[in-house]
Amino acid sequence: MSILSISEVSQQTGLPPSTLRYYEEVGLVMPSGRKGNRRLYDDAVLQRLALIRTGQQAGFTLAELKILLDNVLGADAVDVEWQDLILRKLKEMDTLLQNVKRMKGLLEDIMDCDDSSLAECIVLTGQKYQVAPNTDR
Amino acid sequence: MSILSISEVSQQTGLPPSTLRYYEEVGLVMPSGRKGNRRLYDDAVLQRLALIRTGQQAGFTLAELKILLDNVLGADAVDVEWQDLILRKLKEMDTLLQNVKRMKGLLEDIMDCDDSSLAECIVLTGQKYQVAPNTDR
DNA sequence: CTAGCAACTCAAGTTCACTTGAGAACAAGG
DNA sequence: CCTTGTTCTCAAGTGAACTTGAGTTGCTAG
Repeated sequence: MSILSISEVSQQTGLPPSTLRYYEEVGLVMPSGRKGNRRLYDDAVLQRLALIRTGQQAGFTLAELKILLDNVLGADAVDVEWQDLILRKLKEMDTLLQNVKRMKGLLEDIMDCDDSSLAECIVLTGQKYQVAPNTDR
Repeated sequence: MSILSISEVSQQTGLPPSTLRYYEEVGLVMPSGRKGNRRLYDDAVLQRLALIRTGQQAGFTLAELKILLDNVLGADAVDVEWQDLILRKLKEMDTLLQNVKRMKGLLEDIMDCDDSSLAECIVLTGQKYQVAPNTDR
């Protein structure tokens, strides 16, 4: 378990120091201590930051990730928002999964269009995706 | 092929009129005409808006969707950004798919935690997701 | 000790995707 | 014609997630 400066964390995660300070400001990621006024991070922070990135890309807000992480990794006070959040997010992940697959399919179909007859192919491909509108939300 | 007022489109899509006007402003969705100064939409706009919603949730920006739609559905000038965009987005869809699956798995594991031993279970579940940090991006 | 460089704080600015509000302009029914 | 309701424009505001910049502090090497 080694200890890292802000620039080391920055290097290993690809996140700029400003982002790390910002995450601290919103309570997502805390340095394990300070030397003078400089932040020192426990290397466990790397895992936490990895999960944050994954979650964020999957459509979690930073506020949601904070709740998640405070409960899963902190495991002190399991609060009430907790259950609701998990269930809501599970549903979201399912529709997101479907939508991502849909878009991936669309892109793949487009890629399969023959360069010679691109115009027509694209028109056809486009029509294939004229799905009914989502009424939810 | 019927013609719709802005409030009808709003009702059928769940998008507020302000959003429809905004989409027009950024060139994403145009009314097919006007009666006086009031927008009239061809009902094909519903499909277009459905695709926009799907794409947006899949992580496309409105600017990207504009390029996509201008080329796929418009099919006049297939521009250069086009190929790059498609390829880049295909990759993004793949990593997004993985990340969404990861988060879904995490949430499911958490749901499976027995209420009695919630604390320990959560700790274990948390540990399971201590994956190596993403170095890309 | 002192120069230099990394890190710090705090306020303000940025981008994306919209929303809100004020005031004007129709369109249709009575 | 008048009222009511919808829609219009245009400018400004919002929230999320950061970034930028100015000015300050403080390890560390020579």
